[in-house]
Amino acid sequence: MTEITPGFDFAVSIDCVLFGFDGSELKILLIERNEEPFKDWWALPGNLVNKDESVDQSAQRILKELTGLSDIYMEQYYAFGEVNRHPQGRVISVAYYAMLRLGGEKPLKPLSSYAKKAQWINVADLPKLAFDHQHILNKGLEKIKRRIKHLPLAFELLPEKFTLTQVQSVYELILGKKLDKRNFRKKILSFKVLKELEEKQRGVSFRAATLYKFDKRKYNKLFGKEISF
Amino acid sequence: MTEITPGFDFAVSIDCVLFGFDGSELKILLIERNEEPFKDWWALPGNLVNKDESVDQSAQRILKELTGLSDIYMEQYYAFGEVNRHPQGRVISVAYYAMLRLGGEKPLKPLSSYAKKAQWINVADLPKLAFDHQHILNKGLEKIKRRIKHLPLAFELLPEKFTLTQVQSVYELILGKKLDKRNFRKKILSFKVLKELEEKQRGVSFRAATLYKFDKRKYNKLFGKEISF
DNA sequence: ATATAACGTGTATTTTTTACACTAAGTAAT
DNA sequence: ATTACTTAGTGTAAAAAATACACGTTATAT
Repeated sequence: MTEITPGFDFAVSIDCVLFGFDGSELKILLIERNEEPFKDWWALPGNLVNKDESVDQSAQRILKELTGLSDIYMEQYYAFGEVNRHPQGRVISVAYYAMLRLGGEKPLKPLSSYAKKAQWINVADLPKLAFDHQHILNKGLEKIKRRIKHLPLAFELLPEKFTLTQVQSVYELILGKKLDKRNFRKKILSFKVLKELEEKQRGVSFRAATLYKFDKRKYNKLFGKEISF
Repeated sequence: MTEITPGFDFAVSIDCVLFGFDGSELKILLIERNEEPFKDWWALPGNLVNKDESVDQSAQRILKELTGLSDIYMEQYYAFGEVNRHPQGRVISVAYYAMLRLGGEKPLKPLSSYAKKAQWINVADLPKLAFDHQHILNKGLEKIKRRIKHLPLAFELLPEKFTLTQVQSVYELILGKKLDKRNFRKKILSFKVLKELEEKQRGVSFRAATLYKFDKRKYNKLFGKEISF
């Protein structure tokens, strides 16, 4: 495969679908473009892969450039390769998703010049997107729906300490449906990857819930086994 | 994302992991390379994506060029993008898998010049592969293991009419373990995608088994629901 | 007729999933 | 301090699914 000479005229880009959870809403990071094509449109954060970096490395770099975050677990989920997906040339885009906890503290840091701003936007309330980004995003959503059913991914969206009700909210938001509280707790606790803390929520109106921590050691053992929600 | 000018110096290739089942063994289609690099090595069939075709179209074209087959369900499963995966330039490879029934009749048709020959080789008995193809193949195998647990894909490997024992063999080969005959039959029949025929096997020593057909209509309805083996 | 080898079938047990509703605890207001 | 309010937290019974397990049946070959 791969004769040399011809064919070396494609570009490869990364697009990131960054899911964020602020404690109540599921959000996605979008940028507002400052350049043609699609100037002033919202788009997924992404950029071209450099010649001297792997696509995985590139995804990490781009994530960092756009959010200041590093060491986030990102997973590649699909390569988009329609002929006319980019109006200025043949660009294959490799899509990654990541899940992030959002806190007030998180500053949306260094925006490359091609973006006017970056913003976390509620999935329930998305604008029209540039390129085929709506399609890329839809496929990312499908993907995490499938994955969250089998692996307890939700914890990447949650703060270090969280309540079971918060975990359930994440599941309900991603799966798009209500779950039974007692059954959900039975199930999620049965995996034994949550450690109950002595601590309770503070500063809430009404009864404070017990806080839990995610036990990464046990989680890693679980990996490989598939589970169902 | 994607400034123009720089970056348009990548190539994109397709590599296909074609699983085949001849009634008893699980095989993979390999070619023997006739060109540098890796001249005389075995490799996955693949080729460069053309400028005027999508990666999906390209995968179909390449499959056809190498096997003469068309209208095969192929699924993209990963993009491989390490910097030095190809010694002659920066090539991103998008991998697809497909599952094919093998019969004596199947001629391994038109081999492009870059291949000395193409051959179905037992998965249990693979040679050393060119490039990162062993890695690509491993990931493909993992993928179908996971998928076959959730969807009755196995039928793509089987002839039009088949016995339940053959279906079970396919599952056992892919999953790499023995399954209980009665439980397997209970499960596979419970999906109601198999139609029992009046017909029995012919030309076998010993008792002939009942033949079944795959009901594609019902299968398509099932799609979307996930199931477990 | 007999031996052979694969076919085809059932049940009991355990595990998992589902459905379903109330009391307890803490906060806020009066 | 009483009351009203809101969320936390818990158990059980029924149904469904998964598992473990063994033998009589049938077509073929000799």
